[in-house]
Amino acid sequence: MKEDGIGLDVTLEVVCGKWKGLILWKLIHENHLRFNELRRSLDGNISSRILARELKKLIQDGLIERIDYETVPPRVEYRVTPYGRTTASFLEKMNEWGIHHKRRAYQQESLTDVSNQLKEQ
Amino acid sequence: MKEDGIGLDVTLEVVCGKWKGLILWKLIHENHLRFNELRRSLDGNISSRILARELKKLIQDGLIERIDYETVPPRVEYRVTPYGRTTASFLEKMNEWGIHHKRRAYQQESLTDVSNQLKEQ
DNA sequence: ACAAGTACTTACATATTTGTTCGTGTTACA
DNA sequence: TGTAACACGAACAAATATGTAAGTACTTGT
Repeated sequence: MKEDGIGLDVTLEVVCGKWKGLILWKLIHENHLRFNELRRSLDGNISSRILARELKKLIQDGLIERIDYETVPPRVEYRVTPYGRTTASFLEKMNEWGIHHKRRAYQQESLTDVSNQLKEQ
Repeated sequence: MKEDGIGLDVTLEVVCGKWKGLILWKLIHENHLRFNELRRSLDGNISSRILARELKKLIQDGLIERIDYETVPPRVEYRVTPYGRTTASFLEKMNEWGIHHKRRAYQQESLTDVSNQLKEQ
């Protein structure tokens, strides 16, 4: 009971930011993707520079791996490692919660819209 | 199968950053804390400015609430809302994973330490 | 009388993250 | 012949996150 927060901080480091969690999620669900495939599949269009950097971090943490077919023109694939796949344990839960939260936020919004309309009269 | 990433992004927004997840975690496990109590209980000593701002965001999302006793000197308590408590579903998993990841990272480190020592000879 | 604590806020400074643009050498396709 | 795709990397700019120092008006304890 006294030392209960010791794990959360590193998980936040690994998965946080605007993209890393989403990249991981994509790769878990698609198995293997090429650089630009991955890029296009992420909403909001991540820039190539950012994607390259985030991929490096994930590789360093051992969550994904880079497979270079050494052809010309280049062909490189990214896929989750078995270890990386263990992150699904919390990513799934985060995704579920997010869906509920979105729904909830939407309802709140409609409520305040109504009350604002009432005020304006 | 086609629309599978729709929840994760908002969860990342809500919980990400260096502190919000940890604050939530603390309040879930301690029930209620005063401003400076909470501040001191977070490792690395968060500044009061940052803490105040993060608390506001969490309140806006409906995850925690602020109880002002309106005394002088001031006494204010923060606690999770029932809704905020639902985040425990993924926070617990994230914490577990983090603990494993720390242990793993430590082992990797010892391995590279050894190989570096071998190289240096 | 004086220091310390309460829950912050304001002004300012720095650090980190994220983005934009341009470029590489080669090949496939129109 | 020209264009697009490939997987990035470098230089630079903007946005966001985080931190530091000081101050508020009041009370409690020494």
